[in-house]
Amino acid sequence: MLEAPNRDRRAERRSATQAEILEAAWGLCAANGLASLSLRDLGRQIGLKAPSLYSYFESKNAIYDAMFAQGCQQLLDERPAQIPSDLLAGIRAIMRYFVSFCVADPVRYQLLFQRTIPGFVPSAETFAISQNAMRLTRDWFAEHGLDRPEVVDLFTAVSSGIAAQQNSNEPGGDRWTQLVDGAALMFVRHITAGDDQPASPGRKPT
Amino acid sequence: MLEAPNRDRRAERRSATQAEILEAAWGLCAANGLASLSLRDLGRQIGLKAPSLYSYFESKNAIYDAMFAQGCQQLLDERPAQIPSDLLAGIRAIMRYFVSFCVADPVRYQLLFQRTIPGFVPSAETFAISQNAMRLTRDWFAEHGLDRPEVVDLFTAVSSGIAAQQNSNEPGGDRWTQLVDGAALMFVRHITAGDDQPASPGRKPT
DNA sequence: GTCTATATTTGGATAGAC
DNA sequence: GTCTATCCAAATATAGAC
Repeated sequence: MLEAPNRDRRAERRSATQAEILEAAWGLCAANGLASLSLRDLGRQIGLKAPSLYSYFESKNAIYDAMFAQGCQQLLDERPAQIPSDLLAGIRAIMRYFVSFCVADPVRYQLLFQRTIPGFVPSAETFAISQNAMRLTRDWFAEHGLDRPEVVDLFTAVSSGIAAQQNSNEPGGDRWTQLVDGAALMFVRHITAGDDQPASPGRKPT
Repeated sequence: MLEAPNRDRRAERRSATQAEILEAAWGLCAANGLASLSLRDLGRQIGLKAPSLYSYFESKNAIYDAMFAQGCQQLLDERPAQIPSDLLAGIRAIMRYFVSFCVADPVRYQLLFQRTIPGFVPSAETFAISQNAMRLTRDWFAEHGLDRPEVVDLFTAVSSGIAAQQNSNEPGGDRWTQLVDGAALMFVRHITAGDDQPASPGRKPT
């Protein structure tokens, strides 16, 4: 009588290999650029021939898609457990986290936020994960009475602007990341100030 | 006796063709993505075979380089003739110009500011042009007593952040670009405020 | 200057043996 | 599941005729 296995060792091994492929892919992209990933190189890294990769991913774009999903999941999983409820402290914590996440891995930043790969579009399932991450930020803002979308949009612009400048002009450095606390202060002052106060000369009385 | 031509018609024609090539290249990149430019396609656009392009540019990267130089030159040439000397109005004018420049052509933005093309690095001559553009901004800031580099860095982060978000998430739209005036106000208030005023709890008395 | 022909490399992807 | 062998397409770039 055949023993029914209580664990599916085959499935375990399979997903372990998938994870290994993705890890090697991140490494190659970090070394050669996101767009230069090739299946030949990727297979060689882990001791497989290129065609064997098709047992684990149905195409090269499926690999990018899995990487995208992994990146989004990391953004969700590694976020601070507690965000201070004080507005300034909270904004600063969120901005610090987001910027450090982005500069920790420029290739991941490029894949997730710059959308620069020729034919790649994230699948619907993957995109849903990224939407989850965005919603958490939006929810935190809403809980603090900041439900106007422009406020969140300005926040993401400032945060990703710092990260983008850092990654483009001085990857690995801190010339821009050190500006985070000041930027958070600037942002909080702005959104708590009497709106459109001195909108300057040339303002239309519309 | 041979007439010496007072104009070099040959050189004129040559640079006209070079310009035509570059214009076609911008068009193809806009259509298919910056990284997907191919010499076959490019030649076909203007009625040449691919090898003929080598009479005008010595390599594909030389074409990217010329495009890069063109983009930088446009940033210089199309800048507003007069920047208001009032701080807020001036900052707003510069930010408006920069953001509108970036979103007017996402591919140009990608080439100039994101550095995402696999093997491409701008040549020294081309890079010098881009440095000129940056210096004008730095000079304007300095003339207004803002010589601390962090101030300029924060400005470029905010400006390019708005542009980047617009181009990545809603190319052609105005969801982020409409935030420019508010962002300029935010920035000016920040740099004119008593520095590090309420740097919040957790501040070290160093 | 432009062409044809070609070298050379590389890529993603599939078929079929084992 | 992995391999070899191969397909097919595309790329940059060069050589040499015209």
